[in-house]
Amino acid sequence: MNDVTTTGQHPIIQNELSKTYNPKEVEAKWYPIWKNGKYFKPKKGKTNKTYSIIMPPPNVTGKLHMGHALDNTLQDALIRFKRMKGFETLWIPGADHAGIATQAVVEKKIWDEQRKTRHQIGRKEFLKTIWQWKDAHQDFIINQLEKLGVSTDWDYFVFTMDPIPNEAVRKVFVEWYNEGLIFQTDYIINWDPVLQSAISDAEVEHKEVKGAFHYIKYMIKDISNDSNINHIDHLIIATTRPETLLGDTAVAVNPEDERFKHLIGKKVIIPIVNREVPIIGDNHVDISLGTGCLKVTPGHDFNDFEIGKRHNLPLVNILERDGRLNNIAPAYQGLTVLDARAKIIKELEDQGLYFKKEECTHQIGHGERSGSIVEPMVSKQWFVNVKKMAQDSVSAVETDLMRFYHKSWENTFFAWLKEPRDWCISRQLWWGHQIPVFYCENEKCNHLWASVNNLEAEEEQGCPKCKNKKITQDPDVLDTWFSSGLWALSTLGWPNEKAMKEKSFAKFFPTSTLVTGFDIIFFWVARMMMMTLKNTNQVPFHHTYIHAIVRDKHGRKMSKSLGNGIDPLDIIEQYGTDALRFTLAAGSGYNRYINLDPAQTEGYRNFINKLWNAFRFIHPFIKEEHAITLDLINSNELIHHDRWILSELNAVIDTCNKAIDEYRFDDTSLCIYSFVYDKFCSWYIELSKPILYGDDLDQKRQRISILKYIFRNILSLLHPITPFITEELWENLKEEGEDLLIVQEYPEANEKLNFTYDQHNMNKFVEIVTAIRNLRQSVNIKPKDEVEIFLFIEGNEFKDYIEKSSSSLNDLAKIKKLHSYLLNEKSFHSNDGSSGESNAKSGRQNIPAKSISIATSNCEIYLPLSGLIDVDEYVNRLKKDLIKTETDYGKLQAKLGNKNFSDNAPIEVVTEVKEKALELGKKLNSLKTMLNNF
RNA sequence: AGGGCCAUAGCUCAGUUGGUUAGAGCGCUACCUUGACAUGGUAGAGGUCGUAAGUUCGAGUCUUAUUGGCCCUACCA
Repeated sequence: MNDVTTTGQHPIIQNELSKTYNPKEVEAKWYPIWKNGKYFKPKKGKTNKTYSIIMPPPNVTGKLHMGHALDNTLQDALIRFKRMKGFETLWIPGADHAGIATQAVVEKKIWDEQRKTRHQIGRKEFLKTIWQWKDAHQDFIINQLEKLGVSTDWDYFVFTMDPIPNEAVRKVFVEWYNEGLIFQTDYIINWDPVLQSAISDAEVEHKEVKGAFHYIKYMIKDISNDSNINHIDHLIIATTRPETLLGDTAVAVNPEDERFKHLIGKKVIIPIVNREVPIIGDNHVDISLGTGCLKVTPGHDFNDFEIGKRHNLPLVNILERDGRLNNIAPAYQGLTVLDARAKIIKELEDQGLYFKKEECTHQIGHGERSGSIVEPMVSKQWFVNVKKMAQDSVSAVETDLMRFYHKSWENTFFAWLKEPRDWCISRQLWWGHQIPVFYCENEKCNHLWASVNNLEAEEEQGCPKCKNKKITQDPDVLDTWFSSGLWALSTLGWPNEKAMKEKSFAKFFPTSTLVTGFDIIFFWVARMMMMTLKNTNQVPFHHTYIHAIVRDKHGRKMSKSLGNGIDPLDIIEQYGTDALRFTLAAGSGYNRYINLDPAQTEGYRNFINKLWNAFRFIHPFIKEEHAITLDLINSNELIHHDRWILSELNAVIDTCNKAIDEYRFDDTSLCIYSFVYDKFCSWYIELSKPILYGDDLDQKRQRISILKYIFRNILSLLHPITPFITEELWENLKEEGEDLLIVQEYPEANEKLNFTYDQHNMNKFVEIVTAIRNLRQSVNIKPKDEVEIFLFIEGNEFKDYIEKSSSSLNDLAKIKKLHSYLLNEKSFHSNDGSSGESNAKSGRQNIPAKSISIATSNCEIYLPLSGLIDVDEYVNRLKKDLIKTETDYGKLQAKLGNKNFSDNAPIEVVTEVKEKALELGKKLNSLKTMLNNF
């Protein structure tokens, strides 16, 4: 014990901590310590259970955007939480080759630098360039992820075109090909003329576009020879795409249509190309729509393709791969679709075959990536029949083998899978997994087969049928989602047994949780589900947490064209990673969107700073005095404030544990937030000051111990969300020999630490302090000026409590002299609270003559006034409070008076309402008394 | 056209199976530099829950209709 403390004077403590928290230094410091210290690697924990997540692999050449920041913050929070809970955790990072996107970027780069297309450069050289580009950029995205603090095991890093995923892709393709699930067929697909590739249905966006119906005359052949009752010699057909008439191979009418059914079997002459095509009857034609006649272009329309199949119509292709017209009609060759359309209309007008035009708006498919109008075209493509896999995926979710959070997302999942279509998996790109199908070049053989081997090996072996050595491989590559669909397997080494063993496949598969956005439920979640179930009969993961999509603060999509994108790295630069992570976590529950406003992050940065300063406050005391070990549950030393804060902490611990397990990151974050601000800083620290600055050393040591205990718990609770500052502060609070916070145990609630009596009293105490402050402000008493206060307290027990707390009360409400009296309960039941008799009983004869007052549900408070003060504002407040209380009281009384209510409502509810009504009744009486006194 | 979602304070959102006086953050107003913190403190103003009807003792919560917004699927020749 030193002299300075015993005199009650606080020694001047050298304060080495800055007044505001500096995230940059701290963040830069901790990531390497965790990473190099192997803290991210799986380690057996106390539960003996595992917890694993596969990271949705970002595009290898991409840049971290807000979606990544959100996705990875939440995954990291889960991983850190489970790690602290004693699970053996594994978070697998990776990167995606992102076929179309990456190829497009590199193609553009080559064009900008060399004015060469990929075809001019050649496939081999082009791929070499992309690989170089990939190698140069991979670290970029990894570094950005590290800035976020992701605790992934980097040794597990996988790129989608690494050997193991390649092996998985080939194995699956070959197996499914041999099973007949993968097949090649002529099919009408969405052709993106800019990408010059087929794209899947899901990659097509329908947008409303202005267009026109063009009504065109198709002359009927040899009509004169017919005894035609209606004397029809032509059909008028409406179309939005006149240029496709070059590819017409029939005209269809509904077989029930009285106007036209007699014409079925006759022929019409297509204008311009003068081709004769049949008139056919097909139910697809809607009698009431358009003119009731439909031109059939099986090569360039999805419905017409189906009609063509039904009627065995020939296919005529009119387009080149670049979307320009081919040589079907030499006069139009090389024209764009739009130019050809204009020219055809002109020509039809000249020939008198153009009937009329009608403006309209209609939906046109656009390529999601290129933005260009998609042309339906027929070509040979590879497909997967997913029917069975889709059904199995649906039942896996229906039987809860995999559960969506929130459950309503399963509707989206089902919407796709309950009516599955064949999945077009070939893409006319170069960057990706080349389709492992080989063709024998011997014209007499023409055999094709699938093999897991590469071209060189196949050439060596020769064609399996004719042994010819001249072999080519299918030039197309697989849809990126084909390899992504195998991600849950290939990241853990599947199907290579050696790799599976090294990566502990058996231990970590199936994975625990998938965290992703709703926009890829079909693209990715469904495909992983289908492909994993098919290959292993197991689900890829047990939970899918669908997080929100980040928007700007007005709810608009972040986009380049709007220029409203928020760069996570800018936010980190400005406010720190922890503040960004807290913002994202606090905005993540089961919501669809997060409308991100940097002002919010600023608010959470302030919270982080608050934590820092709370620490700055308690730290010197902890350094000065050794904390003592306390038996929290059995200690007689605890005072009511300690029991109160311990109970509150306990409640927060309970909420946090439950909320994270249910992916309610918002609840978790906000309950710690309010605990730190509204309980710990505003009250417990304030209440502790007199003790810490006082000279009762035992009391002081005890208080320091509890402050430390609470603060350590706060750090643990916050660590999954704000890892950096918590680790930094832990460094200063941990005991000798304790490891880093990242591997400490997450707090667990303890029922024995719930002291409801103390919570109850503390709440009332807070109510009284607030009421006195309110009174003071209503008459503009300066914060520093101390006042005299008269309290009339309900019940001896509570009166004792308040009297014991009087020094705290005086301190917090700046009271120089406190008078307390018992408020006789009987007076509450008197209708006239102001009667002399009740006043005597309730001690009200002691009410200061000239005073203002306020009531809480358990206490009447009087503040005597000296001098002339305008009390209007105060009286108004009192009246307002009275009106509000009367209204509420009236409502409760009406409810209680309603026999139906007391008969039907649960007893707890009735009791609660009764208690509340009683409290309000007391307050009402007090308010009336006070107003009468004026 | 079919299906789904949403509508709560100026803004962004919570609000569990219907049950006390509908909450939070930001913003706003007034006062205050007090020895953790002005990235602070204290107090306060502000919603009757899009609209209408219904079920119920009781509706922000359930039903129906309606208005407005969003999304998805299909597609209009």
